[in-house]
Amino acid sequence: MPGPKNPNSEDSTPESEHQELSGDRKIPAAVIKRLSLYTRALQNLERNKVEKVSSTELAKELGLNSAQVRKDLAYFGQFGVPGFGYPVGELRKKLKHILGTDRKINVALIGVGHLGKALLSYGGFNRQGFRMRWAFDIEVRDKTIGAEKVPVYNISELEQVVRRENIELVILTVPAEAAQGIADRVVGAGVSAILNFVPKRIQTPPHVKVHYVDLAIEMESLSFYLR
Amino acid sequence: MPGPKNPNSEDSTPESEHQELSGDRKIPAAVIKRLSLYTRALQNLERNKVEKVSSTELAKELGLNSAQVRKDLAYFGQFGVPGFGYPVGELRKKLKHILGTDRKINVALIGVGHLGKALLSYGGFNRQGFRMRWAFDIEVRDKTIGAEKVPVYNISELEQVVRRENIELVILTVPAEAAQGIADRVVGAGVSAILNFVPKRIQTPPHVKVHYVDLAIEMESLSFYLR
DNA sequence: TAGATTGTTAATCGATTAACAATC
DNA sequence: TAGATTGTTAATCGATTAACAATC
Repeated sequence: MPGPKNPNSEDSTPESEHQELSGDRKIPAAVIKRLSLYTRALQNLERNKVEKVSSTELAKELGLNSAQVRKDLAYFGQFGVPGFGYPVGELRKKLKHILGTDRKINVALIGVGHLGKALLSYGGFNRQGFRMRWAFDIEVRDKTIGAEKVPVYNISELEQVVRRENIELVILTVPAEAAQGIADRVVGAGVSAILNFVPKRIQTPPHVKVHYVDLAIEMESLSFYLR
Repeated sequence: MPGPKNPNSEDSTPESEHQELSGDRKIPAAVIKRLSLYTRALQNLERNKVEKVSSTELAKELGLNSAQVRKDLAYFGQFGVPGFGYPVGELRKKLKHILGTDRKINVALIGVGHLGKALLSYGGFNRQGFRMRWAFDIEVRDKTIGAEKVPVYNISELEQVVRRENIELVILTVPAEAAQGIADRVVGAGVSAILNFVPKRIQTPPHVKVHYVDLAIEMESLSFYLR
């Protein structure tokens, strides 16, 4: 969606260390997302004791093209064996390292409204390498949220807690009017990845990566295809 | 992501009536999503009593290119006035009609696990033209969910209720193993739009449109950009 | 009329796919 | 060796952007 002129950081060229793994080519955001899909598929295969997989098999499972699978992986190195395919466990490990999900990442959620509460009690974010253990709001109605008992802090403590707890990723579920202000504050406190559920574009410096999840848009655009 | 060979319906060429609005060109799914973005921006402008807007203004607000805005709209007709721009209220109405969100659409959620419950109690899906009033699960633990008191039906009643209540869109939050089976059943009962939160591709006939929301992938791929 | 902005065509850019020599 | 599959280049496809004549 964004182009070179896009002031927003979504899909912009990130200068992260991982970019350097295999030269200094720009790695498209779509490639990174698929890397994450490959990792999941590999985990499933591993669970089923499958030890090798070809690009064709992987592609079929995920509804992709096998050349695309090979090309995506080739951004980061040579992982396969001609004539055989890819070693499942080994590739999974390497991809997890490339994605940086072979360590725990501290996550905070900001905006404990309906959606925020829902995502907190969902709990799904605590699996697979993420620690969502901090929530913030302008008003603390409940001291903790969900079965995981995530503590809710007053937004005034934002910078302090983010720095102290080494929070690296923030989930934004604040009202649209507040989004930019909060984004500025978390970025100021050192956060460089934001998952934004707010239906509003936010401006961030180039080193910050923002992903948008827009549930309303997903629904509305589906409606177009009804009958 | 999908290409012509992709057996999955995501982004495939839909044969909906709306496609014919302005000839029989294939309308890219990305265009439909942006249409939905334009509609929202127009609603905001209307609320602020703004009566006209140019493609440049709209583009800037949404982080897009103005030519893209004009081209997207041109798929569906001529809505603008050279030298002036687009009439906000009028364009909003027309886009809502094109998207099919100028009527109420009945929505059911299937799979009342953690995520399903969270989305039900979120309630956000009940605004903007959708009526999410039915939930299904293999086991009915709670009779209703959330402040909206959405009733939970046993999955055995799926086809019957879908037909009786004219449910057109389904939100899938079932376990991965169940996804394909449930998809087959709702499609069999006449549903042609699925919002799939399950981390698993599903196969559907060409007239069915599936959108994927993959929260784990969004998080994992963000992790790549951390420092 | 002069100024602004549309609708649309042509140019550019980037991503996907096909093809195949190299390799196990 | 024969068969299979990789890594990679070249071809294709599609989407984005620039440019501008037409229009208000």
